[in-house]
Amino acid sequence: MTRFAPSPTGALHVGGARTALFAWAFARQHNGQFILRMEDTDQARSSDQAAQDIMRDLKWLNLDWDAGPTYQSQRLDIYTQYIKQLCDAGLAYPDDGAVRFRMDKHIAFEDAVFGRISVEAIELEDFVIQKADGFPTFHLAVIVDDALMGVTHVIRGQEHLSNTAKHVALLDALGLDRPVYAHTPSIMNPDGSKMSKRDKAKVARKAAKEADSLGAVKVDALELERFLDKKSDDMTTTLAIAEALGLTLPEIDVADFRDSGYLPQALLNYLALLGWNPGNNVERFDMAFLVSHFSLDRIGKSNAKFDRDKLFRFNAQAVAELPAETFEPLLKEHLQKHHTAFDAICADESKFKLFCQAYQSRARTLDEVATLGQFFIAGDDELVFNAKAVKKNLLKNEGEGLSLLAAFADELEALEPWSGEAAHGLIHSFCEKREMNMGKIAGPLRVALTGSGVSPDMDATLEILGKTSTMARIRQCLATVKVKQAEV
RNA sequence: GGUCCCUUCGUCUAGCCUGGUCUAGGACAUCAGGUUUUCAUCCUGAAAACACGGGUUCAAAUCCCGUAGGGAUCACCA
Repeated sequence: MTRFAPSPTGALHVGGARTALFAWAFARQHNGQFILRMEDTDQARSSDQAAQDIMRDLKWLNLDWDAGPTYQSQRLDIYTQYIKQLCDAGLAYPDDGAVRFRMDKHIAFEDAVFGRISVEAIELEDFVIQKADGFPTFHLAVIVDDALMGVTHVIRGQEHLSNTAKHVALLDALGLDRPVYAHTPSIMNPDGSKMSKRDKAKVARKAAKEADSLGAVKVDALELERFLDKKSDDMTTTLAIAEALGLTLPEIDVADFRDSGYLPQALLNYLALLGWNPGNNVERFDMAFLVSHFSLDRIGKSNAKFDRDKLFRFNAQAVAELPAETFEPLLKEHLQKHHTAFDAICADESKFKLFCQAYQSRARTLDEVATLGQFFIAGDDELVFNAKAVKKNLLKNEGEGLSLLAAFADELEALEPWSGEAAHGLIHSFCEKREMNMGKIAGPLRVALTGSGVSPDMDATLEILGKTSTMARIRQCLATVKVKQAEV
């Protein structure tokens, strides 16, 4: 029996997700139960919205729980009983409305990851187990719940390693069994700082301070000032600044990765590998593999830096491995949610199919498709021709590319019916006649249609773009570049 | 600062427990080449690490001690 016990004070971030993943995998491996518990004993900071969001994200990751969610705020009477028991036994005492537990023993415990940990009693002061508002503290609630719910293995973040001495002392005082503890190392930023939701605020603050004007930021001036003075890391302010300045915030929360077009299986695979590995050089695996191979003693002891490049790679491969019939609806959903400018392409079934084929191996995330495919949805007269690409593909060798493009345009104009296949045939024969390779015409064409030297395969590009747009762009290009050529 | 913990390529790590098979393996990133109508994919190859100093031993990445660096915690937050 394992559990994931987040405090619903914010979104589920990757560190929490990894903890949940390990606890989930361990339970599944042993045919045990994985339970979800909301540790909402902080009345001021907990919110139902956060609890809902955490569950939504766990579901997205396919980390299904067998019991819960239970809310600690609804179990107050239970904690009160145990607190009373400790007081009656003289092991705890009132202090200014709160209740403190006496820490007077040397504590040692075994951690499944870190080994034997021992702490001298003098290092720990008597600590609060019940706050003045009547709520138990985390320390009391967590051990009571774990014991009562039958949790056998507590898998949680390393920041709790030092707290564990307190937990063990409480457990012993109440005569409750100790679970097996396994603490996972932290996930850090590349610069070594701890990866946290505050990183978003940091980025926003830095950008805001460098910005010329903050007039566009729709936030109360006083709050904005507090934010800039580092007196607040408010998320609403962070988001408002990001929006006003067109800022891209670092992905920290599971939801951020979803919105950026990462696949849950890739994120999970990467997260699992951050601090754990099967020991046989296998890195790409699915959750079935993790469930069968997972073990606590293969969790590393040192903190790990979150490597976005590697995650990118994992995600790119996960995207590429998707069957087309899975990728298509997934991409469509993402574009419809985040990039409505692609609605027209999404609506045309056959074009969208080609579009998907074109980008499945090219985009590392679903979101990148929108960036890479931007030229498809640009207005025919809005293309900006990249000077370098124009020079290389059109102007070089006394405008060879330009003349070829003009000649090819005439043949293309006559192409009927319009299709990628037909266009491919045309390109082929056009090149054969001139005894040249296909790059000679594909290059100039590419510049005319995209403004740059990069596009998916020419035939797919032509079909998705359609005859009208294609011809309009070629004409536009010929006209624009000829002017430029005359100037030179 | 006290206490607890950690330290292998730039990064994630295998190896460490049970010293020799480690001229330290894999992955991401980087660089070079190949395939390709561009890009991406794909394929091949290269460069790249045992934090430092002592000790134990015939032999140390592996065991012991110390130093340095990093992290966590020391809340009526979890």
